[in-house]
Amino acid sequence: MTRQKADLLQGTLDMLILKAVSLGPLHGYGIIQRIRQMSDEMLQVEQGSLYPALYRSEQKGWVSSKWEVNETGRSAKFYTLTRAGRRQLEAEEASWDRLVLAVTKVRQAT
Amino acid sequence: MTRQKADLLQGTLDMLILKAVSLGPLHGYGIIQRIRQMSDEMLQVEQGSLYPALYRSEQKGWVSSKWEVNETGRSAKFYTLTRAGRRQLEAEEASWDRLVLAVTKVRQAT
DNA sequence: CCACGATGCTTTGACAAGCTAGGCATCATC
DNA sequence: GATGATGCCTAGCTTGTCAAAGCATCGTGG
Repeated sequence: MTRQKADLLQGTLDMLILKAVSLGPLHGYGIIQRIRQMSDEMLQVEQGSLYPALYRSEQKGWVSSKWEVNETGRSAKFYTLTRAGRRQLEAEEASWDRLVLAVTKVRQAT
Repeated sequence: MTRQKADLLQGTLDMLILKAVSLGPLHGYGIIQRIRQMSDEMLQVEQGSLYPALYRSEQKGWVSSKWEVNETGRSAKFYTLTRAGRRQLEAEEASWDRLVLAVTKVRQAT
């Protein structure tokens, strides 16, 4: 079955998460919404993708988490970008740019 | 172990292969070289990635293959883009463009 | 002549990462 | 009190790429 949906490409999710968190501490559910909004509804991250990715990011020291209370009074686990996370974000953005450039070159070739 | 290399993003290889073959029939080994050249040495497809991908592409009817002799007199399996393959290439390029646009939006968000 | 690198195809196994699909809890609203 | 939104988590599947190996042919340099 050929896939129709605009799935994420493997490897882009971490960058999106780090970018979302770079705008300020946020909890998982909010990260999904923020990415959706930032992308004009073009990107829909699934919970089953996000939470494992957040866990990995925390293991790698790119984000830190703390249980806090959001503006509506509910408990949620807020993630904050660390210094290493910011470096990682920059590295992933540079890597992304290189790939986009390379693919562009291939597509322009005659 | 964190990976350092600029690996391909999963999902881009098919597009690159179809694009390479769209410039004229070519055998596997040549596809690798053509992609490398077209990308200014930025993309290096591994044989262990290419041949399975070619097999899948043929199964899906995007390319057809025929054993022929190349310009140096050696036998090689030449792949040709089919009509369905050309449609697939266009679809993958459109999908790629959407993703790049979406990621750009996310990155521009403040 | 023969070792080696380049050309050329194939397969195996590992692994990463995203997805589906579920489960659970709280809260507001109808 | 049912339902949907918010919020977190996990298990298992699938896909695709990679590393590593094997095999064969050919040309070239020593």
